[in-house]
Amino acid sequence: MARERRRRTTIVDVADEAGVAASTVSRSFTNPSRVNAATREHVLAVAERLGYTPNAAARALESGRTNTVALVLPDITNPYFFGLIKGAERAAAAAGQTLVIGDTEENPAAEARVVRTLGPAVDGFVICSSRLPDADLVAAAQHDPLTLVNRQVTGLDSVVSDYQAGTRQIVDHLASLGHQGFVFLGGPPESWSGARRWRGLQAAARARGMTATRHGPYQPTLGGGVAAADSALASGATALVAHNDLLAIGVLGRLRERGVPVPGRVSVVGFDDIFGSEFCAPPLTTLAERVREAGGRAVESLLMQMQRRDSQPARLVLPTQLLVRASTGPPPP
Amino acid sequence: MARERRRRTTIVDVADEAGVAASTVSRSFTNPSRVNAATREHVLAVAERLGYTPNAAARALESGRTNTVALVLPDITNPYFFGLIKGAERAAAAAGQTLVIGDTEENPAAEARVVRTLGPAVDGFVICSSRLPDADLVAAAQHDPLTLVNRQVTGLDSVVSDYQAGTRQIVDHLASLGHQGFVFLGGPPESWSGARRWRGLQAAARARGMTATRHGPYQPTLGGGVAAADSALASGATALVAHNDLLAIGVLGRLRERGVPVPGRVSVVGFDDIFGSEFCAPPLTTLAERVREAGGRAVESLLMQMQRRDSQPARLVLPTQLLVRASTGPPPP
DNA sequence: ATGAAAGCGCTAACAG
DNA sequence: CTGTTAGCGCTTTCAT
Repeated sequence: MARERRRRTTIVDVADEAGVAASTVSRSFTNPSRVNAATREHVLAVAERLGYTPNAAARALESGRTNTVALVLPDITNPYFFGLIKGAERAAAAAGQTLVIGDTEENPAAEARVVRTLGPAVDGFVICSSRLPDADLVAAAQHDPLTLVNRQVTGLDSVVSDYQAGTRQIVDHLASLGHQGFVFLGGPPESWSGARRWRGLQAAARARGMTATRHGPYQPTLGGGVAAADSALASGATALVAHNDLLAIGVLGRLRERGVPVPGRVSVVGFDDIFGSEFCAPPLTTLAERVREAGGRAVESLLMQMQRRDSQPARLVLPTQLLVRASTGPPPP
Repeated sequence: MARERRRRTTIVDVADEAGVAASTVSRSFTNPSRVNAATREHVLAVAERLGYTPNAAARALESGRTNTVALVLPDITNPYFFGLIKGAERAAAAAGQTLVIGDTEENPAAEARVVRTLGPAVDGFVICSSRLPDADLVAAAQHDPLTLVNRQVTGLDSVVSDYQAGTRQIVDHLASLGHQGFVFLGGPPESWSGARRWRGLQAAARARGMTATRHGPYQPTLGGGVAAADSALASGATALVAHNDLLAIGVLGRLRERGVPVPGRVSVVGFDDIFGSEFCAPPLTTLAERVREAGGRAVESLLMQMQRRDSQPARLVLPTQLLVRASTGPPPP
C-alpha cells in the first residue's frame, strides 16, 4: 500500500495565492502591526485554506531563534521530575515554545554531550540537578541562556528549594514528637541538593540540641532502602530522615518486611512528596517542594533572560512545605 | 554583569581553517565515503578544535530531515506514560534522533494542534492513546510518518498490548480463587484501550461462566476511586477490576477508609503496573504491559517506516503479564 | 576527490 | 504599508 506524502505548503504558495509578496505573508504572522489589517486577514484566510504551517527550521535559520528550549535532567523516569517536566512544559507551551527533554542517564559525560549537540537547536537550557562542574556550566552559559534547577552557581540563574527552612521544619516536627535525634540516610555524595539537605538538618539539629548522624551513601531508589533500613535499625535510631521519598518508601518496605512498626518503633521522613508517597504504607511524612512551580519558573526565567541579556542573574528560592502523614509519631517509650 | 555570547562556529569557519571548501566539510560529516580519508581526518580534527556542532535547523532546511521525532501523549505526568517516554527516548537517542514530547492535556483539539504545529519540525510522530478520530489520524499520516500506540487504525503502524490474552489471565486468576463474577470499573468512554479491556473481560468471563458487570465511567485517577469503590461495594461484588492502576489504587484507598478488608472482603485488580502499584496498600495485583518496550518499538517502527515508504503497515501486539500481588484472594465465604 | 554554486523556507533590511 | 533583495548554515547537484 503506497503512502504518498504531499509537499508541504510554503510561504510562497500562500503569497502567490493571496497575490502578495512572501514578506507580507511573513509579516502577517510574525509582525501583525506592520501590515494592513485587511491584507493580513486575507493572507491568514488563504494560509488557513491552504493548510500552511510555518517551517520552524527555516525560521530558526534566519532569525537565530528556534522557539525551542531544552530541559536537561538525569532521568525522565524518576518521579521526582514528573512535576518539574509538567511545569516546564506548561510554561513553554504558554510562551509558544517547544520543549525538548534531554535525559542524561545520571551521567556527566552524557550531560555534556546533550548540552553540546542540542546547543544550536535550542534557544536555551534548563538544567536540573546537574552533575557537571561549575566551570562547565559557566562555559555552557557563554553560548546559550541557561537556568539551573536544584543547583546554584555564581553568575547563573537558578531555582532551588528553601532547604534551610524545610529541614528546620522536619527537625522541629521530630523534636515536637519527642525524638532526641535522628539518622540521615544519605544519597549520592555528588548530589548538590543532598548536601544542602544534610547541612540544613545538621544545623537545625544543633539548634535543637538533637543528635544527627549520617549513614550511607545509599542508592536513592526503592532498592536502596533495604540496606538503609537495616543500617539505621542496627543503630537504634528512633527517627530516620531519608535522602528522598524513593529511598524512604524503600525503607518503609524493608521495615514492614522485618516486622518493624512504623511509626511505633521508628518514624520515617522523606523529601520531595513524589507520586506514591501519599498511598504507600504508611503514608509518608515528607517535605514537599514546589517542583511543578520550579519547572515553570525556570523556563520563565530562561525566557526572561533571553529578552534582556545583561542583567543580574535571577536566583529563586522556593518555599517548601512539610506534609505530616502517618509515618511519623512519638518515639517508643 | 554582562553575559556575552560568542557566535557559533559554522561550517565555513571550519572550511577556512582547514583550507578546504565548505562542501568538503559537509561531506566529511554526512558522507564520509566520498571524501579522502586523510582530508576527512584533518577536517574532523579542525572541527573538534573549533568546537563545531552542525546546525540542525540549517541541515533540516536543505535535506528536509530534521532528525527529530515527536511523541504525542495525553498527559506527561500520568505515570502510565513514564516507561513509554523512557523507552521512546532511548530508542530515539540510539538512532541519533531528538525526541520532543507533546502534551495534549487529554484534549483532542490540543492534540490536533500539536500534530499540526509540530509537523514541519519533525520527521514523524508517535501518538499514544490518541483522542482523535480515525480519519484525522489517517490524514495526519498523509503528511508525516506516524506510529500509533494503544490504538489501531487500518493502514497505520501501531503498537498495542495483547488485551485478549491479558484479560483472560485476569479472569482465570479470579476464577481460580473461587470468584463467581466481578465488577469492571470503567474509565473514559472514549478510551480505546478501555473498550478493549472491557470487551476482553466480557469474553473471558463468558467463557468461564462468570458474571461481568460494568460500572462507571469513572475518572481514571486516584480521586475517581471513591465513587467507584462505593458503587462496587453497594453491588455486593467480591472482585473489582479497575480500568487502570490509578483508579485501582484510589479504590484501595477508599476501601481502607471505609474499613473494608482487601482481599478479605473484595479483591481488586488493576491494569498497567504503574510506579507505586507495588508499594500501595495492599500491593496491587495488576496486568503489566511492556510500556517501555512499546515506546521503543514505536519509535523504531517509525524510523523504519521513514526508510522504506510504501510497505505494509506494521501492527505490533505486545504480550502482557499478570502480576499477582496482595490485593487479590478468595472471596468471603 | 574536491570545489563552486544554487537553493531549502523564511526573515529582515531597504526601498518605494 | 508592501515589494525587492539578500542572506541564515547547510546539503547537493554539477563541474573540474
